[in-house]
Amino acid sequence: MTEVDRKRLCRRAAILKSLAHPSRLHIIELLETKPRCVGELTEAVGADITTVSKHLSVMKRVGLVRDEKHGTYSEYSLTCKCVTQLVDCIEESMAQTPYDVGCAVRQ
Amino acid sequence: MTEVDRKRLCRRAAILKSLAHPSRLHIIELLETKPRCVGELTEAVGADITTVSKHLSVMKRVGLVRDEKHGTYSEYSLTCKCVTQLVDCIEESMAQTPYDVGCAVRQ
DNA sequence: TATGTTGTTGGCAAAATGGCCAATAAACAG
DNA sequence: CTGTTTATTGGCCATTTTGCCAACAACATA
Repeated sequence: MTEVDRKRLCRRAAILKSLAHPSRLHIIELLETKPRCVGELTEAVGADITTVSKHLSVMKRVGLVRDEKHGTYSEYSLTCKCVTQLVDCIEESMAQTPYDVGCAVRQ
Repeated sequence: MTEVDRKRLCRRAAILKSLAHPSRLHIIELLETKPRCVGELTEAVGADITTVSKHLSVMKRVGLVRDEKHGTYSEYSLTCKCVTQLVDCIEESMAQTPYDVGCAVRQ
C-alpha cells in the first residue's frame, strides 16, 4: 500500500462520506433538476438553514457542488453530471442487494 | 417528500456510509480480485483483526459483501459486480473534480 | 481432552458528525 | 443610515463512529 494509494482511498472515502446522508442525497437530487439557492433547498429538506448551509459546504469542499453568488443569494449547482451517475450506481447496487435499513429521522 | 422517498434516501445513505472509509474501500478492492478470509484482509489493511471484522460486518449488513464459513475461516466476497462499478463511478467523479483531502491516518 | 487457530462480540475511550442557536457578514430596499 | 433578507460561521451538546483490548465461540489438531 503506497502513499499514493492511501491518498486515493482517503479521497474516495471523503467523497462518499460527503454523500452519505439522507439530506445531502436529497439536495443532490434537487440540484439535478436545476441550480437552487440555500433557502429553496432548506425548505425542501425541512431542516434548519444553518444545517443545510453546512451540508452544502461539506459537499462543496470535496468538489461535488459549486456555488455562485447573486446578490444575497447563493446559488448551488452540481459540478458535473458524474455525481448523478454515481448516485445512479448506488441505485443499481440497491436493486441487486435488497435489505432493510433501520432509518430513524433525526431533526 | 413521501415516506417511500425518505426510506430510499436513507438506504442509499447507509450504503454510502458503509463504503465511506479508506480501510473499507481497500477491502472492497481486495475482494474484487478474489474472495479473502479476515486474516488476509487484516494483514493487507494493517489494522487490528477485530477492527477489520467489524468493518466487514457493517458492509455485510448493507449487503455489499457476503461471508461463507470454511472451518474456522470466514471467506468474504463481494455480493455483486455492481459494487465495483459504484467505486469506479467515484473514480470518475474524482477525475473531474480535483481537490486535496486532509487525510490523517488513525490506527 | 488440551491446545492452537480464526473470528466475532462487548465494552470503553477518543474522535468525528449532526443539528440548533447566536452572532456575524453581505447585499438590498426604503 | 436603518432595517430586512439571505447565508455563513462559531459554539455547544448529543449522538455516532472508530479502534483497540478482553473475552468468548467454533473449529481443528495433537
